Amino acid sequence: MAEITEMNELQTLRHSASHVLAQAVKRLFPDTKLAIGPAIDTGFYYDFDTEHAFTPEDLEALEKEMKKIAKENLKIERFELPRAEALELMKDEPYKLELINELPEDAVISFYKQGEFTDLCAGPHVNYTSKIKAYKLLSATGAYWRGDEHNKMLQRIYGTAFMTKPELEEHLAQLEEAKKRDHNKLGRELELFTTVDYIGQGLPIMLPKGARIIQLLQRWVEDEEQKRGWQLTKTPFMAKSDLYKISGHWDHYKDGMFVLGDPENDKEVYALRPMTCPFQYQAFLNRGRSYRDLPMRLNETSTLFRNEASGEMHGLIRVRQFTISEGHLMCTPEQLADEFRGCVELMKYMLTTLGLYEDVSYRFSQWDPNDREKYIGTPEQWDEAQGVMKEILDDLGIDYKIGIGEAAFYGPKLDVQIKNVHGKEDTLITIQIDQMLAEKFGMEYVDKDGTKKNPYIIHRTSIGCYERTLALLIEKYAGAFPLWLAPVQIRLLPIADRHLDYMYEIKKKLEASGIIRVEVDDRSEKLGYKLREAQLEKIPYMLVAGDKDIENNVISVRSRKNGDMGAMSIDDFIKMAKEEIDTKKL
RNA sequence: GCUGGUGUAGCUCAAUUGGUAGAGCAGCUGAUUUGUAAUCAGCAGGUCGCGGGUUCGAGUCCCAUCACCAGCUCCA
Repeated sequence: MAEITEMNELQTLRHSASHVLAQAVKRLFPDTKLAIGPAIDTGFYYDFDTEHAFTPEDLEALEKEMKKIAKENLKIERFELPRAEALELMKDEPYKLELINELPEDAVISFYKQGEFTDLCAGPHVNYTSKIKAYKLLSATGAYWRGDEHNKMLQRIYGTAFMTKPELEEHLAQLEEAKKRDHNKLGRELELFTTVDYIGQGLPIMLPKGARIIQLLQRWVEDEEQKRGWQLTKTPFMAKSDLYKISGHWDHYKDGMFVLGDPENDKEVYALRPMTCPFQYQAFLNRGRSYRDLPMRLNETSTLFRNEASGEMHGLIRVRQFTISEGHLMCTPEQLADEFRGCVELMKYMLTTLGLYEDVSYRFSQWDPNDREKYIGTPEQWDEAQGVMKEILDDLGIDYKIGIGEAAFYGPKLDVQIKNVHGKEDTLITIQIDQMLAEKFGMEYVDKDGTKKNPYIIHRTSIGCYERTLALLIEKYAGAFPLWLAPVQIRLLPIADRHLDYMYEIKKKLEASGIIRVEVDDRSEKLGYKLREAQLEKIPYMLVAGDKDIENNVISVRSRKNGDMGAMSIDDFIKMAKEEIDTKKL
């Protein structure tokens, strides 16, 4: 209870801080019209309509003005007005008028007033502006009125506020720390990937170390899927528009596709694939199917192309070409629940092994019945698919939140969500139920009773797309990957040149044992044994050898995790390391 | 796509009011042989994101464009 009260107090304080910000904006930029200014998880924001775009200098000036308002110690008072008077009071604030007009007939219309500033607001608020003392304005950016891109873009100012200054300082320090883990910076520094301006947006180059990690993940995923009864397919990266017309992509997803050719004039137009579904279905359609063929589990390490809008790309998290562990599972209605559970278990196993499972949350993504344009199928079909999925999710005891309008155009999804270092949430993994595309593609099986039926299809990924998963792994481990994934597992450091030969021998022994991502530092004497911190921190093991070690036929082991582990024989080290690799220890 | 910001050596950053690009680290060469963040000396490294324009003269001003970053919208 105490925690909840504390949270509410903080939310109240932040909400009040947004009002103080709005008051400061009104003082310095009187022509500004007010939109809304709520508290959020990490602070608060306020949206303003003004021709003036706020600069970093403006933010400083506004902070000063906020300080002044706090000093004035204005009393924050609530009052209520009948609708007509409320509209009169807000007659110069078009956004507030819009909000008032949308309130239900019997709604109480309340305002909060502090000094010369009054805002339409349900509250609650702190009682005096002097309570707002630990705050910081963080950024100014654009945001659409009511989050709709068809509306006017307003100027949003983000800030944060805390009860005390030390708490604020700590939060700001955390933000700085988070930036150091940012995969987009760290991944480039560690030479995992890079981008090139003349290749284009959202088309990263995986450098040897990054490619290595993805290769390791991919081999692991494909093997694990095979163990669980999935069969690998390899299907084309592109197809004629005919295919996408059957699947519905041409009507519902064309803006997101790279189309090769001119649909107006060319006889035949191709498009790069944005999803694998319609390709992989052809494996099912290859011949007639009976219930004996089901469940049919098809997986593919599938490279996809999506023509994302230019402002959407972000490091490895949002790209235009990516490779996903994609799969489609055809089954009977009776098999659906068990097969869905199998997909969930595979996903859980993957994320648990990677250490990411503790960071994810579930979203049950449903269609938006008010936005029929976006979806194929009838309301009855959607009700059925979502009903089936809900039953399965509840039966599995999955704790989800519902996302209206987040479904795929052909069916509902269980999305596994994760936040990046900036707190922004993305879908890492998705498992979907689809009963519409089977019909569109004429996918049928002969059941026991001799009748033809459409199978249920589960679309799923097991580890997500490799680029995005790598991004989250970089941030999770701050670039210090577990031994089994580390692009450089072991670095060998001779004390002096005369110890180099010994090191190359050690390297051969390691390689013979299957530990192959090993580097000999043949310049350690030039570096004066002083290696960059980045190397020391990111590489799981450093093996050092000098005269004494060679004499005793041992190596001195320094572990990233356990520090100095003393001297041991190379065989003992190999045994220890292999155990760590084989168990995929985190 | 929209709002704002940023592009100078591999990295971090300099360059007066427009006057022809500089430092540290990294790299290379040599010396040093030292148990883990900084040994010494020397060398090399840049069409100042790309393209126009203004000007006697542009890294500095203007236009356009590409990329990167934060946010909005969209999405795996």
